[in-house]
Amino acid sequence: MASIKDVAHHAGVSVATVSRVLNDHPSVRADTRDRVLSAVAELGYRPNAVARSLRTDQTRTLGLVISDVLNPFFTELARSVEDEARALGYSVIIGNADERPDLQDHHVRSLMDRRIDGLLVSPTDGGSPLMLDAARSGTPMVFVDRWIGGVDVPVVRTDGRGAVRDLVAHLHALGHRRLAIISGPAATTTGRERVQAFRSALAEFGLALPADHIGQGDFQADSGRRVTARFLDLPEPPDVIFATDNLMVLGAMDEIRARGLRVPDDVALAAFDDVPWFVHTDPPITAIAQPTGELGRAAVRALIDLVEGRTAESVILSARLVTRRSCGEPEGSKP
Amino acid sequence: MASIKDVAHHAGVSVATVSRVLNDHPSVRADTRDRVLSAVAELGYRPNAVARSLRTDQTRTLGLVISDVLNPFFTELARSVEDEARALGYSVIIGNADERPDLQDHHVRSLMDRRIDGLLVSPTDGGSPLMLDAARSGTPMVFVDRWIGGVDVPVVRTDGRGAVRDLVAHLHALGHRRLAIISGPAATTTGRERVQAFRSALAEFGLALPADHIGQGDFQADSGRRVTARFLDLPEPPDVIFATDNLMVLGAMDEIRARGLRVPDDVALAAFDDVPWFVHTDPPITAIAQPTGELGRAAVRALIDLVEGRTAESVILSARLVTRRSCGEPEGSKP
DNA sequence: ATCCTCCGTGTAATCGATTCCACGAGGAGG
DNA sequence: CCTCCTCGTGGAATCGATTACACGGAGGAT
Repeated sequence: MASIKDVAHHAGVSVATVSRVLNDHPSVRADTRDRVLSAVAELGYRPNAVARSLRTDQTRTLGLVISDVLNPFFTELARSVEDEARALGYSVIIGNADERPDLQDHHVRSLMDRRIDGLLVSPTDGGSPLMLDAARSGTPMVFVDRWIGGVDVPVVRTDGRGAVRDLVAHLHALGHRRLAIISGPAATTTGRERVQAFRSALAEFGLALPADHIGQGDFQADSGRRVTARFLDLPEPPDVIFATDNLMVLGAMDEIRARGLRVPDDVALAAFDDVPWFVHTDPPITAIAQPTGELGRAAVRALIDLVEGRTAESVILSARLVTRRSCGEPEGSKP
Repeated sequence: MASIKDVAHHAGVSVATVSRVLNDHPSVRADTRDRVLSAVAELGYRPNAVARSLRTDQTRTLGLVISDVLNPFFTELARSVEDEARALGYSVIIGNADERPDLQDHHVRSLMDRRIDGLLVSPTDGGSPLMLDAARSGTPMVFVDRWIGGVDVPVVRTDGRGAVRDLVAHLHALGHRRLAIISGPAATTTGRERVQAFRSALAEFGLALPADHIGQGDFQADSGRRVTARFLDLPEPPDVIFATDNLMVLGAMDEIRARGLRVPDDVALAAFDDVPWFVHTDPPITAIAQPTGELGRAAVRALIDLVEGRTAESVILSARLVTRRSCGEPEGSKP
């Protein structure tokens, strides 16, 4: 692979001059520039990003650590992050933590070893020492979707309270009174927050959220199934199950079906996070949709602000309810 | 951020010695090693991967260029690739081409600029000059799932012919005779290959595949809908539509529904690629499942063989039919 | 004509690691 | 006691870029 020296030699100039034309520094004579450029073309030269990064101490690369690549919410997020970053001249390296704190740490470490310019994280847990260190050590960092308290890191996230309230209103209007929730891990902010929003919305309608109507899941389909089984075994099972992510609702659906029960006739179902194929399930699933693309783009902009020495603010977007047939009522929007 | 010099100074040794203990070179006295190690711990030192890569001319990083991150098949592939690579001590950088040749080139270029050790590609098109150059210039490279002809690059892929034949047999047994297919872009090998497999399976059953029963899609849901619309407008519409990927089948389903038709009673549906939520659609979709995880892992192993100077063989795995209810018949396997 | 300025370019230091080579100390062998 | 080898370590070159500084020549001002 040709290096800058080869180009310099080929063009009969010094490496400094080559570097100057490559970074279009003004003080290069036009004909010199042309000679260099044609040498570049002839040799198919491409600057070595590794060497350049070492020298300039910047990689023009962002790290993104997400909790689960298989979750469509995160892949949509990753996609929008990459799009926006590319538009702004940055690359992104994705690390998939698979909801495992140890893997999350592995990726954070490996990204920092690579000297990425900034880190976008959707933390799996409450914050490992490593993550806290990274945050405090001045690495530009922004949290997306989930976050960790006690550190001064901007957060770009969705406030689901309004939409959760709309959901509860919708369910209440449909006559449902015994509502249950499958929460995420207590260590995640979104896990706690969604339960809280649900509880206060219920309170608004004079409904309680008894302890046995809160099931602890882990954002994976299997846990949705397990929690649902427990709900259905209750002497008086709930008539609605609200899963706080798009994977757990699938597990819930499985379990309900496996028992020969029907959605929504026997148990209604709703989920946090809307994904394209909720339209195609039987029945289509009512969900709370986050503005995922905007979330990713805003996070990238905030992070790049930090990277380039500006300041960044937290951003809070809001979610909205998408009504389908999994909670009953034929009048709902088209499938 | 502490550098090797700081560590050396702190431990009272030279940088050469620090480097030796870090790469556990044998000739370092035990107490020296301890002193260095504690300096490392005390400073929280981590070697700069950029500098190391520049010197050693290897990044221990693999590039993966996939056609579409939003397609669950590719995200599962990406996940298994990352898992296997990590297990073997490599990182992976994913580039999403979004089925766009220009974006694909962008990523290939950017990955090569970063001097990744090897490239895993699932080509979007027939092979841009850049891709061909890369392949020929000696960059270790392996194709996954799709490939490009005319270059000497190992291919790790699935042979779907057996499964397609099983599918056709299944459909034939169910009494279907007018079968249609939604193909992928002609530029992709999987696009062409799947149509071919379908046609020869049909021939085996004495069935023809008329030109108006082959629709050209682009592996995106919308194209599935458009092609299906054309099929249904035919004077004698097909009674089965086989979509060659998991996104287009959704589009097909939408269009069928929008016309008030039912699956499988009016039109049966099947797809190439099985994804977790095919179980949850209405009705569950019969699909041809690729051993996606094994595909990714085999590809990584082949690539690393190349990277580390060994030779690599192409790998062909086989797909299998997963029967559900979208083609009719209640006797089918459990959902 | 002389001096100063500015322009275009080259030389060399630098980033943070790895690694070849040299060197001094100490032990073994004669 | 001298020589030679081995062991542990340090010095310095190197990877491929960027960039501060120096320098020669041309042109303008006086």
